[in-house]
Amino acid sequence: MTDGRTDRRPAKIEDVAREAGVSIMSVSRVMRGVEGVSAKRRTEILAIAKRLGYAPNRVAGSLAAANSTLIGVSVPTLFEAVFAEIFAGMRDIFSKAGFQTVMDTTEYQPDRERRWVSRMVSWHPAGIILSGIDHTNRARRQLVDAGIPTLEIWDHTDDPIDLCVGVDHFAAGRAVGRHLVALGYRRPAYVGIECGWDRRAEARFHGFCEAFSEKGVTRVPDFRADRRASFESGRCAAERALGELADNPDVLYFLNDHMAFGGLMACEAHGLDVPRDIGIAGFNGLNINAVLKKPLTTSITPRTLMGATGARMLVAKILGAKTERSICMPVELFAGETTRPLRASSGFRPVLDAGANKRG
Amino acid sequence: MTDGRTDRRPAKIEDVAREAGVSIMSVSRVMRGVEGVSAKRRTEILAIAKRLGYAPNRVAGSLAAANSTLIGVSVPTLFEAVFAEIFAGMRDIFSKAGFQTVMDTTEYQPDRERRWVSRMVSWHPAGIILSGIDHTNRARRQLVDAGIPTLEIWDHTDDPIDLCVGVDHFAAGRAVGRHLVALGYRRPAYVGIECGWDRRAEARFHGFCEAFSEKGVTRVPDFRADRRASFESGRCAAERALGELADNPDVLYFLNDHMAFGGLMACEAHGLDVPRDIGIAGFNGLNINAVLKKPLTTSITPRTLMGATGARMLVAKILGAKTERSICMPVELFAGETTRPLRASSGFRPVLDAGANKRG
DNA sequence: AGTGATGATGTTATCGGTAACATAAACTGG
DNA sequence: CCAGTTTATGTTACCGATAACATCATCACT
Repeated sequence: MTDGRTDRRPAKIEDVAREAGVSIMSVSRVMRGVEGVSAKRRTEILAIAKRLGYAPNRVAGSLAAANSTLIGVSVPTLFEAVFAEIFAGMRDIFSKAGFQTVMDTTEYQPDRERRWVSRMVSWHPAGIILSGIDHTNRARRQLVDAGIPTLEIWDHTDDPIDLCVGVDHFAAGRAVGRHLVALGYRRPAYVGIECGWDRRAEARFHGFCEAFSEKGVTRVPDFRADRRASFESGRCAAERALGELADNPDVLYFLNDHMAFGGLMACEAHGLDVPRDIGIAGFNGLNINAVLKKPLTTSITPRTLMGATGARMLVAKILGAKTERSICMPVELFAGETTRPLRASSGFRPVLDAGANKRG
Repeated sequence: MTDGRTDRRPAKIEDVAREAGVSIMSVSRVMRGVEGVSAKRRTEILAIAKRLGYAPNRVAGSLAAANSTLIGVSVPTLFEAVFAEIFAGMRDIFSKAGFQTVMDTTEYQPDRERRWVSRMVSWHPAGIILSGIDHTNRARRQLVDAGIPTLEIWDHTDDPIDLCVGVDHFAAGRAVGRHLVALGYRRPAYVGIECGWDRRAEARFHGFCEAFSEKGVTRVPDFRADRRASFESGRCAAERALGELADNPDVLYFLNDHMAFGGLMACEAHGLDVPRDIGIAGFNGLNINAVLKKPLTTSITPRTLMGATGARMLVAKILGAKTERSICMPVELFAGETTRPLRASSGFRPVLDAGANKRG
């Protein structure tokens, strides 16, 4: 590379301007694709910029223009495919709109989220995305004060910090509960992770309980293993559920499909036939379902669509366009083969669109 | 909040300095935790900063100090748990060292990676992480020119752009092949995704073939479905493998454990008993193995450790400390129950540490 | 040719900090 | 008690760009 420079310092706008014999403003205009430079100059400048390997310094640019193309994204974990899928949905939109995503995980710890928000805000990003609707007050206030467009995703509330798109987890859990009630189950148990780690899961559990209490089943025993929802923790907790319960449950509702699959393995290891001896239901419509002989009964959430929708809303807000403030997306109940089939006599049909029927 | 400000503009360093009756340098020092401010002043300034909700502008700070706490991370996809786990391993180290990660996915498209590098470089990040060792020349050159510490992760080479930590995929595939050879398999087939999407997987396939060619098996038929390695694509491709092959394979080597599990389901659906009628091997040591009645034969890769190690190397390099340039990590062969058990007579033991024995 | 509109180009101030140097204040020891 | 040092604080220049405004050339039209 004999480009005339002797030093290894990366080229800056001034170098390009000097080389081209123009002012730095012309270079700036060309690099940003702004009008007001003759076609001849433009090509000259572009050629020189390329030759010098000039890349505009976005840090300086952002400071001067008081704008940014950074979008901060906070997710609890990437081990749940849910968030990977939501992220995939967003990524596409953002990338097309010219934004970059700065991502980090909080491991379900509110305080970690708070500190992340703090650090993030100081980068003056164009927007911020948080998972769920439970945040520390300090994080909330900081975002509002800084005036940064904020999207809350995955959970749903009518009163978001700014924008929100998600599903109603309480209603989703209740829909599953009602479905199981309709199938005749009366001795349910819930299998999840330790309390306090996943508020959405707890909301589903409560919705689930409500459905059964409507039928007079007032207590739903719950079993918890670990902090992380995995195949393995599902198996462990399910084993405990099968061993400990005096009157055996007739159906297990799991925090998600990962745990449900682990639980399914546990049941089979116990010599139980699913769904003859016990029913199993999960959550999320994990793609493992596509290959199982007996697909899991589960709730299908629109993860990718949710990510894309949220991203569109946020971009609209950033660009000053009008957009909806809060969207509650439907959850589709999938009646798999890990719960007993519908009795022919009953007129019951699976409850679709759990989200449409809001709690409260 | 009656903090004396009437406007909604976020506080800047000048506001704090004025309010405290000191110069902005004192505030700057306090906020950065630099020495040279009396304890009394320090507490005063911190109190005022807190009251005004002052958060230093990192964009301005980075520009002035010509440093950054941003680390760019590029992964092909988040749908493979591999990258989520590598990322988790890194995240921890970076977060402790005070760096933020800017992540994006390339969908296995080199050109997308190139454009991402371009955009990223203009943020002058402290470091950059790329997945794999195959990159466009332009991306390579740009990183070298900009002098940004770069880590290549997951694949391994002795001649990295800058730093590298990964596993030897060729050797890993060969180790599996030799293991299967030792178990007496002679009619192998490979099941993966379309060529050109995952170079690491192809390297494993070639290593696998080499192992069999050592035993005179010169052709290993391969079956490919889809661009994405999923449970479902594994099932589809395996079905094709079972249906199309004139002389049926006695063992199937899958691109990863996801596909292997899908394949296992396909085999069972075909009425085949695994491992009696056919063997199955995967790659990665996915955690589904912990709950399966017959755990998959697979290769366990140290994903989290790899992420952490890579992050440490990169941090060291950024801080100017000495660090190894390239690390090849071991892959552990796991002899599961989806391949036939070892014949008692043979003195064979599973081949460990596939990575130690480098190709070429 | 004169005049206002239009488009191309340059000048100046500024974005919000930090580095390096300068200066004032406090301390130390003989 | 004063030079010599250390510690605290302030001043100035600059990081690499952009916004807003100023200037100059060009052009159409009367």
